[in-house]
Amino acid sequence: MKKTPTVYDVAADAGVSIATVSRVFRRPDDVRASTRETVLASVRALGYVPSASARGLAARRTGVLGLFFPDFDVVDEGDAPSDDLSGSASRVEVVRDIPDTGGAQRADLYFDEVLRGSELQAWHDGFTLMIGVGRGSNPVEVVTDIAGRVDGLALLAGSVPDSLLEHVSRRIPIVLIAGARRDDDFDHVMVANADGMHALTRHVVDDLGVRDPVFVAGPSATADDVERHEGFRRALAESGIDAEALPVLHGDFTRAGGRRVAADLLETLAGAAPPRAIMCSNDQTALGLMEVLIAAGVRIPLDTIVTGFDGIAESRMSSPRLTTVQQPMIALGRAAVATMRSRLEDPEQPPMARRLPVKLLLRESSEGSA
Amino acid sequence: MKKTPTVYDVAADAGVSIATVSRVFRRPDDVRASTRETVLASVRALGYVPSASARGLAARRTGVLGLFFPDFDVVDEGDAPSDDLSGSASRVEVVRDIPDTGGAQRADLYFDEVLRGSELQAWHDGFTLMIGVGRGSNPVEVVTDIAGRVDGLALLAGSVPDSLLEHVSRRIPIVLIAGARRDDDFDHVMVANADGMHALTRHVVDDLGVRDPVFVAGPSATADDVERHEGFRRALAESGIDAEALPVLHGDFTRAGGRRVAADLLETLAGAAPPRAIMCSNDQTALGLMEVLIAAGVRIPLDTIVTGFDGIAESRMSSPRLTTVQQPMIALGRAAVATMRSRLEDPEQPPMARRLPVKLLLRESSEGSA
DNA sequence: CTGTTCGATGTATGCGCTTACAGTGGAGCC
DNA sequence: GGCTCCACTGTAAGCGCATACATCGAACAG
Repeated sequence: MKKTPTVYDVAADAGVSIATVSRVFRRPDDVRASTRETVLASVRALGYVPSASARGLAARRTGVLGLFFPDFDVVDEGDAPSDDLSGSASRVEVVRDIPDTGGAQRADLYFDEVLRGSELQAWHDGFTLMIGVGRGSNPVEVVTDIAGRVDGLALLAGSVPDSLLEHVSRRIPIVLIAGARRDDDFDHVMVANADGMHALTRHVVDDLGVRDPVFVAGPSATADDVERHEGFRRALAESGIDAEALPVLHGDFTRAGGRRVAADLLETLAGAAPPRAIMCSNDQTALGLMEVLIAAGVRIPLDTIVTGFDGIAESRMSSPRLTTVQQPMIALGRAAVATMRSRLEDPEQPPMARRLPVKLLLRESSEGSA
Repeated sequence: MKKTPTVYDVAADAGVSIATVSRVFRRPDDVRASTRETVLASVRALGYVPSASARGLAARRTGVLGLFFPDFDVVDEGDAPSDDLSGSASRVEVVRDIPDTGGAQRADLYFDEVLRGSELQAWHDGFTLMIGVGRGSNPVEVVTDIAGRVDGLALLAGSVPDSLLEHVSRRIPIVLIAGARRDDDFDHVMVANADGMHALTRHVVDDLGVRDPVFVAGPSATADDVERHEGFRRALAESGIDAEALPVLHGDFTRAGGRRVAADLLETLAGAAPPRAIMCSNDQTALGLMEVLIAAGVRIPLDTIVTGFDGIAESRMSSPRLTTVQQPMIALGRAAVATMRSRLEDPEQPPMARRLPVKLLLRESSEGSA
């Protein structure tokens, strides 16, 4: 590995100017076919690979889009960093593996899906994707680092302080994922939280005839929760029910939180009949809650109907399977990238806010399986 | 968004030279504390974010490592690319979702894990990771593109033509994942395929007393399959069994391939008793095979023992759960990144080949559940 | 008080590429 | 034959930053 070849080397080898070498890659049609072949031959002979740094600097765009997610499962899995690169260990450990009780270890299915959508769209639009995961404490470094490398950045709303957003937005366009549109100038992509919960509530009230569903809220600070709760209230109002008179429980969007809510509820009931329906602000909460209720002998949906929101994979694998509102996560990723592309093409257009439709999935936790 | 600020702007604003601004970021200790504060104040005021392109060009290193995987699930999920960014669609579709028969949609759990390990290690070593997925046809463009952006690149062995490897290796160090060490000069990280299959085979032969296990091979071109088969043969030889006399079936590492193998086998048997043990070269094959055998009334492990190799998540969720050899996928990712780091630190050291130990997971597909 | 040393900062150069702009020569035309 | 036009190629000027080297003072030893 002597010296990595550059345009100059290729130009010299092919007997042309560096401009021509550059054109062969950037605008092949502007170069005569025979010249192009000569240059490409030199490229192959020398093993030339264009430097993205130099190109990015000269062209003022990198062709990379960034995606930032806060970290969730930072668990290091007890797998120590590889520092020693010592030789081969060929001892085979034998383990009698017993069935575990399950429990999703990866809470980030949501991001996996969004990422997948982003990637598909990035490929479609000719971009490369750079993903950053908020490591532990301070997202500032990570985000700034990425911001210096990309042409545009999409982040989960609320994952970084506004000041940081303002800062990096001086350099590149920012797209916020899944946050409510506030009075900022950023572009947004989000889902129809309120409409989804509204439709689900209507189903529970009108079709299933429950006139006093209990709502389990999430962290009150999140836009997602606020919007869902609003959809819930709106649906009740339409049916002439006073939502304010109904009890509201408080989870935190985690499965553990759902368990806690259920435990508290059971304690409060002290043996009385449980509510006819419990509508949770997200799936994790609903799943944790179901776990505890079922363990306590509550029959779902016979005694109590339970619903969630998100449509994560686990919601399909519980028993009974969870009725929920499915977010279009892949579409969310696609929309985020498409929005960035659009913004890059026309930086002057007014802030965009795109809201994606959701889908109501009726399953056994809210009705008979047939 | 007027003009993105540069070092010059910051330098002017802070009343220092651009060298000082640069030092504030690169070598803060070389700058007097008071000067540093002045500069940082200007940085905040202007919203300055260093350009990675310029830095990469000047410093001749980008701080990014690349990871390339061939594509597996290119399925577009019927989810069309977002071209229109039109307004909000708030109609909620309602779907009566019936339980599906499952079937893993994502065959790339393997890569997810390796990716996770790579990311952990990259973070540990202060690198950013750029992942590339071989889209459809030609990996050449993707790989060259990435190669121009990173300081080092790790790829799944066999995923791209050797000529491409030679080409890009003129620019950056290459690490091959999971391929057999050939007579090349690349660095390698891999797992103890042969040892793992050897241990598993010994278990089947010695502990379970099966003296005529059937081997289901994978694509013959892959090093993984070759090594596993070799481990199988070695174990038999040690027990004085003539491996050559035993039948070998041929899968292709996919679940569908496993189903096909099973169907063919059942047809061949024409009602006769199935083999006492079927040892597959990977999990997907074993899972597909089990599906078909079970559907045909074969009791596993009572009539036939089935084993796999890889330890993918699905192997833990089948019934019966699959006895298999677990690859240290996270560790593989870590090792790949650690190897690149090491190579970058000392480009002159001889090629490295690191082989990671595997773990034998005994589960119900090879024995009673108690 | 002068020569030395060293920490802090400025000066100047170049990293490898893109891209306006300026040739350059041949074909087509009057 | 001279002129225009066009397709192609070369010239040259940065892009924003890192860094070797020069410079400048002040602290310090003699």
